[in-house]
Amino acid sequence: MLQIGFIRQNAALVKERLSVKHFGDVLLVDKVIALDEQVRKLKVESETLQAEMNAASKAIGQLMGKGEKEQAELKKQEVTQHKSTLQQLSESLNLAEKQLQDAIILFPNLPHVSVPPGKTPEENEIVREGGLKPSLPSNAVPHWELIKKYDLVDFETGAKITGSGFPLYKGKGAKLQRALIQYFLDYNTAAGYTEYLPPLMVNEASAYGTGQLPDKEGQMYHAAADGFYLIPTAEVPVTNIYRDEIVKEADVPVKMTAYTPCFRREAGSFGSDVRGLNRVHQFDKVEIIQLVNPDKSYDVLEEMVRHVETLLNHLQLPYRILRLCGGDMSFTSALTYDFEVFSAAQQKWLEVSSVSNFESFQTNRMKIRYKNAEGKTQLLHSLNGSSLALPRIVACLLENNQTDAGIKLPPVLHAYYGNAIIR
RNA sequence: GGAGAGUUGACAGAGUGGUAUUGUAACGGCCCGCUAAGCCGUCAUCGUUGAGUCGGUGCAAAGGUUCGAAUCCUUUACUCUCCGCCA
Repeated sequence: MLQIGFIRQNAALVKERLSVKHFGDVLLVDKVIALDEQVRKLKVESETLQAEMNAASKAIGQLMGKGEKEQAELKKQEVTQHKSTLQQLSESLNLAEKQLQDAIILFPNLPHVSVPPGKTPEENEIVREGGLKPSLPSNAVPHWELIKKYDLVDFETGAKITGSGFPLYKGKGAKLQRALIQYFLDYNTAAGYTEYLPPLMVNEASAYGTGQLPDKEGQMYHAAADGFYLIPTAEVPVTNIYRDEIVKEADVPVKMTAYTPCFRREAGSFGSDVRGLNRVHQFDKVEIIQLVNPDKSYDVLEEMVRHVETLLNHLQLPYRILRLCGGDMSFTSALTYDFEVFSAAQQKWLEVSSVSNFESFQTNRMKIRYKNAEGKTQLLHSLNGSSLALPRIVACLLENNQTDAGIKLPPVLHAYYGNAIIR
């Protein structure tokens, strides 16, 4: 959520930045400023009246104490009269505040100055590429065939148990998942992230805090009887650990990592995008999250990008890093880097990580603050990134490393998987 | 699922109808050869003012009673203890 004080003082800038994100309703800025003015005006009126009433009430107490009952009765009547005026005033105030709140919530986060102005995924900026694209033998096949060949995942039975998009990992496939999760967590904790294993369902306040509500409601599975949402990413429960907290400055930066399954309805997806492991409703992901001093958040973003990049290098996968354009960024982000790995058999780039700086957009909703050097409470900045999402990593590992003898795993995974090759 | 106790500022912890006491930590200042101690101020949040001005709100949340509610009443959430059920 944008901060009203900032909007008030930087109306022109806010409009200009919103246009980079292709936010249609620029006039909403003016509307919000007008509503804010109205709210503050009504506040002054109602507070002045309340001050009078408080003073009168206090006087009543004193008069009663002195035994001057008649005087006290007069004062009582005075207060009673004010009361109905106040009632009306506070009704208009509440209405105006609600309208203001409802309007502010519609604003996406403002994009950082380095965000390219484009609208579609094609206009994302390629920052750099790394790793080597393999030259596959002529009989190379996509991962969904390799999965069958080595009996790693049973999509049909997963569909029987639940529905399509709920993979049933099996035997070597299940062990590979566990190996990757363990490796990613070890790699993250070695870099100073504290490991968490959070609840997989969250309440409404948490979903609102990270911005899934109200913007992405349709993307989450909802357990209506209890009002809980299945998490679409570990970002939601983990960032909310610090909701409504004032963090000690000594504890900043807060660095957290968590493995969780992620649940996404992915309504509207179809075609080759959803083949095999390309897009599923339940998948495993290891996430990194940081809460940092506002002055440092862009340095930390670069640090997190390098962290993920190193991981991909260790996995020996060809990758590229994209800086997302305004139109392709998420509602809550100020700057996002996407990581894609090259799936050699599909000849396709697949997104495996998204690293974002949310600045104070999430922390303002969650009231995650710290006391700065002057002893003043201030919002922290929040960042997160996948490190890493498993299914597409698995797809690429299988496809890019296929040989007649089996799937050759990168050395970092040998000990975790317990073998150098999947046969 | 049942019963009881509880929820007060960053933390600790008083306050049973008259407008949130005190301590600790933190921050700023004074003092000081240095350190410690001590002293003064700030220390939930919002509005307002030329201003360190003035005021509002705030005691888990929402509603109610009252001139006045942390305090009384109702509902809800959460925590703890015991019982029940259970991996």
